[in-house]
Amino acid sequence: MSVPYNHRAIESKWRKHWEEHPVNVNDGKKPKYYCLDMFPYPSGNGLHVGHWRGYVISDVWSRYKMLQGYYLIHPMGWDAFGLPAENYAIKTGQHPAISTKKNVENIKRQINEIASIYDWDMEVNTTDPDFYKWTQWIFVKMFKEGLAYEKEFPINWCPSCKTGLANEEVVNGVCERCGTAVTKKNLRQWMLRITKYADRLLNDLDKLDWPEKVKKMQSDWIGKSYGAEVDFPVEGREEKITVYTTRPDTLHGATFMVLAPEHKLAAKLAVPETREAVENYIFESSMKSNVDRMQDKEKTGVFTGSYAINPLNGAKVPIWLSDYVLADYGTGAIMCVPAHDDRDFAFAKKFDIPIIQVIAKDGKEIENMTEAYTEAAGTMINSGEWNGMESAVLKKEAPMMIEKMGIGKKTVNFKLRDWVFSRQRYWGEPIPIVHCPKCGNVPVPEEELPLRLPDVESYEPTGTGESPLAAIEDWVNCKCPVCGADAKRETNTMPQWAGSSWYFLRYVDSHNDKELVSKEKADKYLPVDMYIGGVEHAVLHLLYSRFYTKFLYDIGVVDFDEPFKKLFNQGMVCGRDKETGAATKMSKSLGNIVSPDDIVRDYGCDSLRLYELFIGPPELDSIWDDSGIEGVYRFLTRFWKLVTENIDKNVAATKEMLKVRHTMVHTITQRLESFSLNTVISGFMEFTNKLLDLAKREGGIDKETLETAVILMAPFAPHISEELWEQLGYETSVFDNQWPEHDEEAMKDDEIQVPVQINGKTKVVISIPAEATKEQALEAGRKAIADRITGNIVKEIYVPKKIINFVQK
RNA sequence: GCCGCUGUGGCGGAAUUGGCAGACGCACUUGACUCAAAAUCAAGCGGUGAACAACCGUGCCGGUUCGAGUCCGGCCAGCGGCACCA
Repeated sequence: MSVPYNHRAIESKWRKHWEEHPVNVNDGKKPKYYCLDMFPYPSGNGLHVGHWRGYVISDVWSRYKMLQGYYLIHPMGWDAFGLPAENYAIKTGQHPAISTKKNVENIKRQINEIASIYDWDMEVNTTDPDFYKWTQWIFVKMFKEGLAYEKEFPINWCPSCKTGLANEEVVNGVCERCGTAVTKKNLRQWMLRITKYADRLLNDLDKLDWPEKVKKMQSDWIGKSYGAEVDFPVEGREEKITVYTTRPDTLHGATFMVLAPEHKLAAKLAVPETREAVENYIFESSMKSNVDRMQDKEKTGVFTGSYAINPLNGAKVPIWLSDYVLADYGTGAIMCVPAHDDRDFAFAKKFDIPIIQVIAKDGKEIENMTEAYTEAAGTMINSGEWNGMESAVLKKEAPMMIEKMGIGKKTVNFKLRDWVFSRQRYWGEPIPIVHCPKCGNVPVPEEELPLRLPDVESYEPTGTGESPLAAIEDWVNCKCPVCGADAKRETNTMPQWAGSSWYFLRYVDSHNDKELVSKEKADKYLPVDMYIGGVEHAVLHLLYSRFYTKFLYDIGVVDFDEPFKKLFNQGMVCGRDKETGAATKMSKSLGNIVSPDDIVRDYGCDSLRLYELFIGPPELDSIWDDSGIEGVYRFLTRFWKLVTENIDKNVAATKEMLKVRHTMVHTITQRLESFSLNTVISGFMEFTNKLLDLAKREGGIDKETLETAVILMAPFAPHISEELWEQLGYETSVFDNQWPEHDEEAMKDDEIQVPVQINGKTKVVISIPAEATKEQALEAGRKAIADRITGNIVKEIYVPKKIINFVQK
């Protein structure tokens, strides 16, 4: 009698064994495969079953690649700068480095329990000076290339985190991290010129094997649009106002013009009668937060008293100010065509401005317009020499025509803004810049990097726009690296995204103190083949990383310009709300966190791994349900029995066993390749049941079929597979095998099951020879349903190996 | 408001190019084993029905087809992204 499945003994045995005998070895000959997880923030709460999902998926994929003969690069590290550690420091007075170190140890222990084959020699930590030396180095390079620059302007400011934020960090007008409404604050900022890469960031999306959803989010975020800039002279003044429009075809319909309140001409356009109203409006707008601006559905505005001249037809149009026009997009001024734009229509209605239709809808002019006609479809009307043209054609040609007429030019615009890169907080990389009264901004010389983050007495953010570093006088005061004069250090720090924008490059050469990554290792091991993580970084980390990689490509550090060839977003694991039953994000405050530790103890890591996959499609969110784990545990027990009880039976493979074996290889491989990991597990369950059944009938299962099943199982449940492999009589690791291949011939059946239908409804399922001709199949079908035919057969259909259908009248 | 995704039993979810809807698992019911329970094994498990007959059934309405969860048109609901980007 065989021994029962004892997950605890088996798992601790093999975990120890693998530590001493690593299964992933680089013999220098194998091709590489780089499978990367988004590295975690080492939170004090540790990991819950939701984090595990991504790690299990990547581990399974990694082990599969290993079995396919690749040398696997599968590293892990820590994105350890950031607010939680700093907030914890503020509360307890403990240095963030200390709490971070403790958290890293705990999470590392948890990660080791899923038996992940991370290569800990490659480990990186963004807060390690040997790492952030290179984060700073990249910044210095960007500065030298003119990509990092200083600017003072009203930025997004989180009053709770007391720091400035990038556009990407503002979600629905609130801080991405803490949910506080974001306000505007005029601050001197370091910026990264990501907009210079807008076109490449957009175009190169085509090369990526990424989920369409993420690509779309990025391309929407970059927001490229084609149109024209048109110059409107101001009546009675020297100045002209340039507007940006994507609808130059509607130029004849422009009945007014709106400037953002921040536009440089806004105040100047006021006349004595309007001066007070205009100044009030500009002041009120400046006080509004993002949220206020967004929530005001009702349009507001003020007439300046000035008029502009439509350069195309000489029409005199009033110039208004309104905060629905954004100062930092296009030119900060628009021409308004109320007949063909929803916002302009609403504004015109409210302030009683004329509406001129210039595109005929369904061939005619609309009387008493109640809404704007925004499509570029129809014939031009009321448009002088453009009358009769097709709007769709004109929309494309107008920019060139306008350029020829000398009243404007063809142009493109992007929604993407430059990246606000400085933070007024302590726990981040110091920006390596010295402000010299004579030389201006001077980068810290590369050989002096890293510029270490000094210890500070108070971590508390000041809220004044200054970083806590500004209080450390002997750090702030320094000599200019160029002229030696007394100078001051930049005291802002970098955002958390700085380290994560390039960390994946460092893993493959993490101990190199001469270069960010050696040319040799970069060529050999980069870029990342498969990147696995949550979708929440679609326009943050993933966009920033692409930008950094392109920059490093441009300065010759790496010779590829996209970091992640393939991307997979795993869904969240949610808890269930006890009252409503609805899926809710696992969080400490809701008290619905499921810790993997208890489950590993009671059912084992292999069971948890399988359950994480079995719970649902990996790309979708799923709800954690404790009772389901029993099912996979029972399955593993059956699988254990199947192998252990049949090892010594010495049965020869029957045709049926061969068929199951090869179908199993085929099915599992195909489902794994298409990332349908939940159905891989259900497939294993089915094949195991089939084999158990077969073993009962035939008195055993041939050894090669058992071995094949164990190898297939290895990426999913490594411990039990390794143990069974040993029991099968091998001294080598199960991971020393090659992934099995299937044989089409062996999968073929002599007889096949075919449903027979009448009028598309299945009446009976019959068995016919696989090679039956159409006539033979139909004949068999006719016989099978003869007694159910009540009318005339008007049509007979046989789709080979699929279906027989008789159409009866 | 615009864009995208998703709607299948009590629950999680299966279903190549249109071809037996509900695989696999959870929960539940019954039986075997047991003094009893647990574990295990066997059977059942969308609805109406006595039925292994028949009919109905993949969010709703309509269409294409011999045949629709799958394709097309029109809605509804939920989730996600963007949010005055001219």
